[in-house]
Amino acid sequence: MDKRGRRRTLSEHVILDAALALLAEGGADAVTVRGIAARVGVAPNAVYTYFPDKAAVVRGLAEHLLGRVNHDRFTDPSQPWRDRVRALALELRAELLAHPGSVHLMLGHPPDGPHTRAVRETLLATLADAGLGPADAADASYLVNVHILGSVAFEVAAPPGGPDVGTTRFRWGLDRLLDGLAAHVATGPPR
Amino acid sequence: MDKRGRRRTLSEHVILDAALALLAEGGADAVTVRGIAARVGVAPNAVYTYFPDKAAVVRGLAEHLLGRVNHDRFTDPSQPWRDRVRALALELRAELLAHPGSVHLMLGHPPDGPHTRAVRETLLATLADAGLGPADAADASYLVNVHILGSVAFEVAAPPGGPDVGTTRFRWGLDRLLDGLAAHVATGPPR
DNA sequence: CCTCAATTCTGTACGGCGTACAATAACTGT
DNA sequence: ACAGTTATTGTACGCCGTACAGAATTGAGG
Repeated sequence: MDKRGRRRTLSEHVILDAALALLAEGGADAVTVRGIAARVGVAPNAVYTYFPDKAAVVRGLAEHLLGRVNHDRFTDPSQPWRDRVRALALELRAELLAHPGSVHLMLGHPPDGPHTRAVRETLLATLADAGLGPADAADASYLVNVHILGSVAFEVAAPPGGPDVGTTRFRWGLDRLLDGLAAHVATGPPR
Repeated sequence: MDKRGRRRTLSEHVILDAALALLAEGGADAVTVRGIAARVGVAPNAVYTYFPDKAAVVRGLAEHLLGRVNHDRFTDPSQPWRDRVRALALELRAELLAHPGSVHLMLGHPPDGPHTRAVRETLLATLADAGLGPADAADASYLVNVHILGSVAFEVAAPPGGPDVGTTRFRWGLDRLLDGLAAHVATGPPR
């Protein structure tokens, strides 16, 4: 393996870290190739050594965020499936909400890296534990994801009045949704 | 009222029409002030006579789209509330889906014009008919809106495999959700 | 009719964006 | 010492939103 060539001053990691910092400071619009480069003290196009284009950076950023949730906490089968889904949904929401603008990034460029898939599979497995068949579990997982991303998108776009009314609404909707899923399990697959 | 000044070659309406055409042709990224101006044969900054900035144009565009749904069709009290909510949700989804990119516009700049409010109030009234109290109806309306916008956003970002699997998933999720709402009505407000 | 104020649109310009292309600099194995 | 390899830079292009000043065109009042 050749180790020739100029010494690296950059890496995927520091680029994503800079992008994350910009996201935290100035929202989605602040995540810019030139901004990232400036923050790490490098020429703008140096970024293109590590990512083919900006969309790839953004996808990597979304992956980076998703990597922060510890899904092992939600796979404990001794806990009721409802509690596990609720906990996972709340955690994901919190993570997204902690970085305003990340939702638009994820909605604009849906990530599909290992972390993304891991989260999806955790959710899928939990719903299977609930008694849903594979097809229903897939639909249910989609439904929960839609609720999480949709809620956060709504919330950052138009922050509701009170301080925690966003959380309240999220929980309320999630509970109705889980009620519907539970009823579906009890009834069995549509006849 | 003074009617002096150069004759108008522009209007809010033709600007929004041009924006809509661009949205249909090239997605959200194609909606650009310069593109609109070029399409109507005018200098880019002429647009700023009618809108203070691009965000206002985009908000107007979202309003324009929402104005296309005829909510009177969904207020017929002889129909079951579930059917009415379903029909409204499907109609809104279809309208958004017909203009790829409109979701990101609405998610980025939430509109709040008369049409937007009208839709929201129709939905609210229908949910009140279902037997939900004012607070619950508001939460439920929020929930349904989240499901519609979230679903469409997901769908345009990552088109599912089959041709109508998007519609199927949307309906499936909506039905679980309505099940949950119906159960909440039967149970009564949380004790 | 003629002037003038009002209004719309144009000309021009600035700074910022993503990114393509060629040149350079810094390293390593021979 | 040299050649090969690679990360980074320099420069440039075409796009974007939009600010500012001025030209064009009109209706109203004398």
